[in-house]
Amino acid sequence: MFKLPPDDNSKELEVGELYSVLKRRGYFWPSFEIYGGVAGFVDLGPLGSLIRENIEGIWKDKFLLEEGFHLVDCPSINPEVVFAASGHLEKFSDLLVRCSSCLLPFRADHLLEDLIENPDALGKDELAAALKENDIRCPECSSELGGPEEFNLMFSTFIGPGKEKLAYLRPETAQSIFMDFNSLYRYNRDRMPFGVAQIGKGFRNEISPRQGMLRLREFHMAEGEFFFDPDDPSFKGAGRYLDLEVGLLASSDPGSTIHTTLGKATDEGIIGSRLLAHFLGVTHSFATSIGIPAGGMRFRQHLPSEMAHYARDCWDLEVITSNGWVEMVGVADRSAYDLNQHAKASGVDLRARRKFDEPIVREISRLQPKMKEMGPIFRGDAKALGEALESLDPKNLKDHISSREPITVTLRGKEVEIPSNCYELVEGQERIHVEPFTPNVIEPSFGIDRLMVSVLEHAYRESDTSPKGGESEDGTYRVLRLDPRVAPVKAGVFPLLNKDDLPELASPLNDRLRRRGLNTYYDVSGSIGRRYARMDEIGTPFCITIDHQSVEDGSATVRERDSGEQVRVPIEGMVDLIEDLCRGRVSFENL
RNA sequence: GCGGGCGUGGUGUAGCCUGGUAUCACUUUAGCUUGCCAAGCUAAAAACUCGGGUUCAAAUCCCGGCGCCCGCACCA
Repeated sequence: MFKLPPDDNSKELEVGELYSVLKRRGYFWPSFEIYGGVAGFVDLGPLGSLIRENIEGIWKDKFLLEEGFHLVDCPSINPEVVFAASGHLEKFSDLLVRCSSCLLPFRADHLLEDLIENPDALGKDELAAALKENDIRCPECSSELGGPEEFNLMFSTFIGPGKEKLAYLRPETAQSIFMDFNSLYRYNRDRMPFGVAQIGKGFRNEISPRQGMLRLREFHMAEGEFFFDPDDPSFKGAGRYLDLEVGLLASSDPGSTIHTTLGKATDEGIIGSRLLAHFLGVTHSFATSIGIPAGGMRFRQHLPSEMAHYARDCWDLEVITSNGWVEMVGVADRSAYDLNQHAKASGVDLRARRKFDEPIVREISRLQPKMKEMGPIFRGDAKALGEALESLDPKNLKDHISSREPITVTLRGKEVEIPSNCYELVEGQERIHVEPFTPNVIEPSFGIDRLMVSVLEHAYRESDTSPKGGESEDGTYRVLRLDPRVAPVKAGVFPLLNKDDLPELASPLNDRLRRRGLNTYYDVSGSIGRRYARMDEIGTPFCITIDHQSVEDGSATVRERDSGEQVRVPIEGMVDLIEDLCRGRVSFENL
């Protein structure tokens, strides 16, 4: 259990209470509930869908508008080759062995860890043999173990009729961006560096998902892939976050949180690069703007043992929740791993070109085979012999060349003499303008559902009374202090009484607000206090009340959620005012 | 997947041992009322996790499935 912020009069959080409110008020609930439900799946209700869109909108503002990333949208179903190349087929799947008597499952490679080197790399049959050789038995009851069975965390399916074309639901959205690298590089007009973003769903067939929204089998993710030249890691906006103070848990000292600025942490080598630090800054800034308090988050560096197969370095943004510190975002240094893997598997060149300001002048000296002479002599071997000749270093053969002696090369274990009329020495200068290289990648990867519940948990307050001292029925007054940009409903619109021409004034105002794109909630039922309470509970930041004075002078009151304070303003400018309040252009206190 | 616990209106519950179709509160809806923070009155809607067995009769007893929670294991 946690309590944030530590100041106000809110009670210690009853998270169970919060989740029942969220379910009741339409944020989210278990999927397939009428059939008993399936763990690891949730439905976002009307309010949950809206808050998710709002959070993703703020994410887009951050990554597309501020950081200049390009947005793409790619399929969730990918053919098998994709994950064979990415390594997910092998690394994302565990070989399990099950005890024949107590039926407990174990990771086969873990059982062999101390006995043989790198058991992780063994195939299914090799593992079975190794288990037998070392006479491994069930660690629990010492009975015999069954043969290893594969368990892959990816959902599989088939493309088209028949069962030939095996496919998987993507466990991350990143792979599409790597496969599309050439098109995206061209789109960016062959310039480096650049970032690409994607928001979509990921799927992981977790063995046993628990903890509700924190480990789902189908989840929303927002990922960015920033491609850069490892020899020139400069980028726009460097320095934007150097002075940002953050909490860091470095893998060298996982026990203690360091509080320092991103700039200092980079200078001291705690964070590996400016670029990595920059994206920690972007991540931090995003999390803050959706309502996670700075005091409730920290960055934790992965230990070498927990690193994903593709990562060279990884920092997680962790947020304190009712489940303790939970990973929300992974900022990983994927090096050139993925592009190299896809290039190798597909045979397609996935490299960028580095342009030199000044062409590089290189002294060259090599043996150039004369194929015209070699062809008639060596026939079918001519090409291979020519290549062998080219690969030789002329420096070691100076004497042969100057005395025009034959040169001996080895082909398929046989020594072959190549006469001097079949080659010539090429010497001189070569001017190089571009050089191909495989870009490196920094990947910030966001778990949207987790962030959503964290935002809700951190926004939740319970107190004994409403802001103005009104008694609630069960002694607990519940408020979601959501940022107006995140809140699914921006304003409640209430006629104080359901008569005396008040609805006739309130309803058109409600229509005008909605036409401006502001999601409102029009409510005439119950006492005014009850209606405020309903809005507070779902996090609506403002309530507009039309009363008798409104009929007389065209004014209405606007109530702010957290303070309960009201101001009276002209109905005429109400739509602009609410819009400005929700976008943070004006603050309620200054009205 | 294993072990343990649990499963009653939207929510929280009573009833289960000792079989006779369900308690209470909140919520919701409609009307009245109500001149700014869950007020009141009247009415209404709404549940026994599923399947099988025992029995005249099952929320209740028995068996099984499913789901949830906790622990173990798993968690790129």
